[in-house]
Amino acid sequence: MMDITKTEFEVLDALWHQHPASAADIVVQLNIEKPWHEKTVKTLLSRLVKKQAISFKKKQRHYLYSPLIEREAYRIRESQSLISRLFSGRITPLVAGFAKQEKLSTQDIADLKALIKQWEQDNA
Amino acid sequence: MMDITKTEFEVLDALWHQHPASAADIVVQLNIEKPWHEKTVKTLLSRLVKKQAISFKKKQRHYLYSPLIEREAYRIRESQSLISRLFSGRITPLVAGFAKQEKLSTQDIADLKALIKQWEQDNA
DNA sequence: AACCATCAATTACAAATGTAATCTAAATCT
DNA sequence: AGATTTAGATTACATTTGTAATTGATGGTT
Repeated sequence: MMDITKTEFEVLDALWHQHPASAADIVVQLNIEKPWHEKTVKTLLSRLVKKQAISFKKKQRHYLYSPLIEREAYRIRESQSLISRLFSGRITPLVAGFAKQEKLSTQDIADLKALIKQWEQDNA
Repeated sequence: MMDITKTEFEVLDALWHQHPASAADIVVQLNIEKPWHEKTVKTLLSRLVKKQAISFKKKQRHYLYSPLIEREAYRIRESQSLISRLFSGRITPLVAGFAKQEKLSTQDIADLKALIKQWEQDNA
């Protein structure tokens, strides 16, 4: 699977938020955050199509784009890649790092507990 | 802070394992995994120096390199970047993804529990 | 002292990336 | 219908990245 660059990712991410979407839709959505030229966004859309990360279908004169890579699949791929490169494949040290940085909220802790409980039920 | 590319990262990672280290040391260490030409590795070392990710001191005729970016700092930066880009800044969904993918071991669960207990003590 | 081996520095060069402008064909307006 | 606008396709071009080769300097060898 081809690499998706940082700028391409922003476009894909916009498509996850809203799809199918025309190039113009995406331009509008992205311009909330990024001052990207319309031509630039269109180039990125083309490159994503070539990389088979998104697809389009014609609607009259213009295209409607949709993601081919699902957000969840992408998340999993990227998380596992990061965790294997930086943490020898173990997730706990990552969470521990967050804890040490005071980045865990009460809500996070509650969520983690729920998650653990669920895991224990499933693996009983 | 400048971006560190994938190949540069491998060199930096080798330096985290062993430093200070000469270019030759790094070449040897990297060649366990990657069939990279010595010249290539030296280019990467130079680029990392220019990016201020590593430093060197002369020892006679050759250089001894050391990381300037610490592994822990890099881990934190990268983790937070991924979590903010992909998970709206919350770590639990990442862990939940692992759980769903059956990537959590009994050991991981035990570690997480310990971590939570520690957090609760610290935040009592 | 002259030569050779070995570093690091400099240069090379194709592919990928970021950032568009130009071209072309179809739709819309007058 | 002809002119104009507009969408996507094609082309552009500087920078970064991956992957080295060449050059120049320095220390060891004969």
